[in-house]
Amino acid sequence: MKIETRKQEIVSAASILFKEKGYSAVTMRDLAKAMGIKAASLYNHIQSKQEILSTIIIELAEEFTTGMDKIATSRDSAIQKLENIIDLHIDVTLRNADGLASLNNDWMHLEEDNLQYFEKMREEYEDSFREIVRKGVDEGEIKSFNIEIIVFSTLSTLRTLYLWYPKQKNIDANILKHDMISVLLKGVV
Amino acid sequence: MKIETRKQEIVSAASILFKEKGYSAVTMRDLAKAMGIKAASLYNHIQSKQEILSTIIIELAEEFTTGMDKIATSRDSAIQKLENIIDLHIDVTLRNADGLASLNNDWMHLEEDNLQYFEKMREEYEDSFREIVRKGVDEGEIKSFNIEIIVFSTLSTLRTLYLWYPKQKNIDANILKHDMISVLLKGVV
DNA sequence: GTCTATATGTCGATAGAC
DNA sequence: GTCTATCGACATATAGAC
Repeated sequence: MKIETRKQEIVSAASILFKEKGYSAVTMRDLAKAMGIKAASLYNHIQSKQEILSTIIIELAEEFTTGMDKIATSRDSAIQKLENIIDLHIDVTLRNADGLASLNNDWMHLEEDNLQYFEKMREEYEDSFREIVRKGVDEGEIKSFNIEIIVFSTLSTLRTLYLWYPKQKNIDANILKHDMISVLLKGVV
Repeated sequence: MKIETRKQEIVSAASILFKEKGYSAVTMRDLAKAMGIKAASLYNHIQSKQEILSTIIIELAEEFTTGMDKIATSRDSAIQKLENIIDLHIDVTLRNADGLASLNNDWMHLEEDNLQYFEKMREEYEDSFREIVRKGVDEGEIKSFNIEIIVFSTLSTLRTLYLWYPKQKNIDANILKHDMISVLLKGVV
């Protein structure tokens, strides 16, 4: 039973609307209507529409950055690290599938500092991912397919989980993790 | 050396802008500027902003529908059919990567008839894909992982090719096809 | 914390001259 | 085929009452 501040309620409602129509197509009147209040009232809790977007995206991006740092700096094998990355994406998706829509599709509407900050985090995330695969290939753990293709195909699937998982009614998180690891990794190992 | 009508030029320019910012965030003034004319002049060639979007999306969706129909009704094995689907996505991506951004991210801004038509085509496409995998599993060609996960992970990768391929400077289309088939299918076969 | 009223700007689209 | 001028609707955001 989580107690949300009014701002958190707004951000949650906005995440759902942004997922359905995208940031630009959602108006403050749409959002207010979803909250059962008038648009002007939103501004007692948030400073701007832009602040809602950056709250959603930056928080999620930092979550991925923190998670990847832990995984990348561990002494695990490359395969174990890839399994941990899959775990990370599934965990975040279970917790905030709606917000991930904005992270994936509306990041370009961030402004100035937040946009740069986001792009830096995304780049470093992909670099860490690539480095894990490269090392795995070097040490013979992973088949030497084109590294970029392995990184791309794995990441594109993990990034799209937010669209797919909510539609799967009866699938246990642990079974999902297990099957996901099988499908994504058994091809390259 | 392809000769484009003025409408085709507008649709091409719009595809690029829609890919960068999404349909809702691109204004007719943005589009006109990219064409080197004034916004009002666009309306001598197109009826509305909405018409541009539906031209982009419906054409691509019909291409996928036609391609999938040929693949699904052939006498090929399940594996051969999956390889043909990968081919189809790569071919379309090479020809119109920009338009695929709208297909993937802006379809919900289609109106009425076109929205229903699109959703019907997408549903049938996914059903055909699922049926091919199901039959492959039944006949022992494909490992019996969760069918939904196989369909989802494969399709999410193929649908994201439009983002990734243009960034790969020196990759031959045939090599891409070969590696893509390896990475996507060797895990499930 | 929510409201009404409104400021200020931009949107898609049209009319009519050249 | 492109332009200038403009319309009416709607966008984000603010001011100030309750």
